[in-house]
Amino acid sequence: MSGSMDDRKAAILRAVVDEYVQLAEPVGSTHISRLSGINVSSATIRNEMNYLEQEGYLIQPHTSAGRIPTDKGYRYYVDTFVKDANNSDMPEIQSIEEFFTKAHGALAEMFSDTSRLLTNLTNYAAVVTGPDPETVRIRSVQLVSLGPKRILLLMVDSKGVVSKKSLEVQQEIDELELEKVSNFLTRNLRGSVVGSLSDLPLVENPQLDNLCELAFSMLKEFKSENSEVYIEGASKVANAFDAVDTVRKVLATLEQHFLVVTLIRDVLARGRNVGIGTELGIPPLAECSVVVSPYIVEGEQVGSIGLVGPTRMNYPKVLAAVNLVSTGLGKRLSEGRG
Amino acid sequence: MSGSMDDRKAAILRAVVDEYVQLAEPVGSTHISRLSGINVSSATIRNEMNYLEQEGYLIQPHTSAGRIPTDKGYRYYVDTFVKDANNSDMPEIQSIEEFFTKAHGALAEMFSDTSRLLTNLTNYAAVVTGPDPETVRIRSVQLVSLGPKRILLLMVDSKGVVSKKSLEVQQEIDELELEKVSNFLTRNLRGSVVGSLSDLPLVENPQLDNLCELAFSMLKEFKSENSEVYIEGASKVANAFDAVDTVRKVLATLEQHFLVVTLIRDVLARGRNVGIGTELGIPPLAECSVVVSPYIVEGEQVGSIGLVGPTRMNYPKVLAAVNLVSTGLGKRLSEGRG
DNA sequence: GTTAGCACTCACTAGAATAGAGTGCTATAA
DNA sequence: TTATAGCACTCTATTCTAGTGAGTGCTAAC
Repeated sequence: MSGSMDDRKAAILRAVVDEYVQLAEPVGSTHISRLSGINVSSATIRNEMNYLEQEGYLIQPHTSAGRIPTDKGYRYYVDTFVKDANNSDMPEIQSIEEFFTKAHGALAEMFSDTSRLLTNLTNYAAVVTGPDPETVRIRSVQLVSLGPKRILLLMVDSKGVVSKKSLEVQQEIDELELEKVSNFLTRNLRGSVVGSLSDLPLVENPQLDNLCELAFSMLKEFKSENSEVYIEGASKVANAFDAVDTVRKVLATLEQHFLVVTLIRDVLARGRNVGIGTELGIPPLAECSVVVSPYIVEGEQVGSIGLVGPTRMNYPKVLAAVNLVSTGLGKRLSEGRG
Repeated sequence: MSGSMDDRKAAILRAVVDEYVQLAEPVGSTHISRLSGINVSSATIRNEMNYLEQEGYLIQPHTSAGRIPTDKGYRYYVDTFVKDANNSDMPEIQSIEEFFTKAHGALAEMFSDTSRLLTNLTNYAAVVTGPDPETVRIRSVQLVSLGPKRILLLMVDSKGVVSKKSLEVQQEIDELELEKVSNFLTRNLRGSVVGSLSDLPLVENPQLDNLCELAFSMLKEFKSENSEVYIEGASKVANAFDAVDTVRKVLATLEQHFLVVTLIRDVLARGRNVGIGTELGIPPLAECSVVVSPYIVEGEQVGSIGLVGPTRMNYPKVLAAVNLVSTGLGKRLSEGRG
């Protein structure tokens, strides 16, 4: 029981994680000793496991059971053994590339299809977040009449995402005037970052002041609304856990899209690609891990994709999948055949 | 054991359903006999239950257990006792009305908020389908430049829903030309039903033929895409069943939005508001019932709302909730303060 | 037609015995 | 000093056996 983590201890920890992920049962010392690559007796492994348990990397469900990894154990495993994603862990690499060469359609479909791709690859719930409003610029503003005093405000941004909001005005406004205001707003706001609209540009026609101002204040609201999320494969959490109670908690959490977005941002903000169990700071997700990766379009980070599964997941494979899909999506959107 | 369904048998069937819905356990003859309203001995009830079982309205999980309703039993119950929804079954009626007076925002939000309202009222999964493309008319068509050869096609329909699709063209087209085509298409197609676009209107400028034709064919595709679905509260099916396997099947089905829309349409097409278990014709939903109601805007049916829960649900309450929410939504959209 | 009485069925529960996996410790071997 | 074989010990999971009780169907009496 030497006093620090050495290569052999790490190898044993790694083996425990690998076996537990595969078998879903506590793994014992004899099981490990029979694996190729580790050539010491089960007794020796027991000693090392004892250390690993004392240090909090492993835990025993009960006295006479094998060990399972703790969150700390998974963390060590991920940091040490899957630091750089390896595409050989993802045999479906061709089908991923094929997906992105064939993909077409509007951006929203693109995102939800990507989310579906990821959930199919991994069998866990997948998340794709749309463009972050902080990085998005206005491309066009349109006002469309919906009725006598109702107007629909449309904004198309630099990523091709359309935001809309309908609004009501005091007095009737004819199509021609709407067109004028549309053109005016488009001309003046084109290129502005949605997230940081502050000063109203000069108005040319005082008669349309009100409408212009109204539309402008509405545009500012898009800032907060704009973070779209595409979650697919939520049903798969029912496969990942056998406690129906856990399933319920996780599903309920996934339905709170805002929470999920925040979660993903937090993981990335900590400079990580993986968040494990209690690290996430969300009690209902204590048994879940999250794997995330931003995707980059034309050099700038636009959004991110993520995956939510049980802590007991195949990290090498999932990390490879998430990385492949995020770079695929980034490239695809950069080409922009959309 | 008289040979046909009489009032007493029906009353017993009703009691069995009511009690089973509440207790989630097979109900026995003694239990029923102790209920107020039925003043016969348990032996008599046993005789009647025997008949009800022979006729397929009830079933015994095993020999020495009470009875639970079959799908046929629920069907009789619904047709006979909850034919007309009664608002007294839905005490939250005020909060529903309040919701619709306060509701605001874009149509998409309106639908998803409505879906969330319904799921909160009933604790089951709620579905709201957007306007049916068959009844929707074009209000405006816009082409917006997204890049040198990429164009975004926007269509606003009579319900204020925006459909979009990006497309690629052979040669660069400047903003002025786009505006021309936009105006041309809007002028000529305004009022057309999206679901039945067939003949391309006359083109004024042969130079823009291609773009016009392309845009027109894209518009036709909106027909099939256009049925938006808003499903909320899917996580609640994890509460409704305790077999994790059932949860999995139901969730996976709910994720196939197309299937859900078809399901709702089918129930309505049969002239019903309720579809029960195997009636639905979808094996994974064999233990589910669906309660639906169309909502009507300015006199015409626009879409429908629905609810998916276990066959063992409180039909009076759920029917009341669905009806209240659908009329509320219809009224709200008719006022159209959107 | 209704009901009391009764024998019967069968899921569910508790308790006891058993088997087996896995551990920690100790003494020995390298 | 380090690794290993051996062994006693612990504790879950399984299997078995009653035993309990809810609920039924049937029959005979009202």
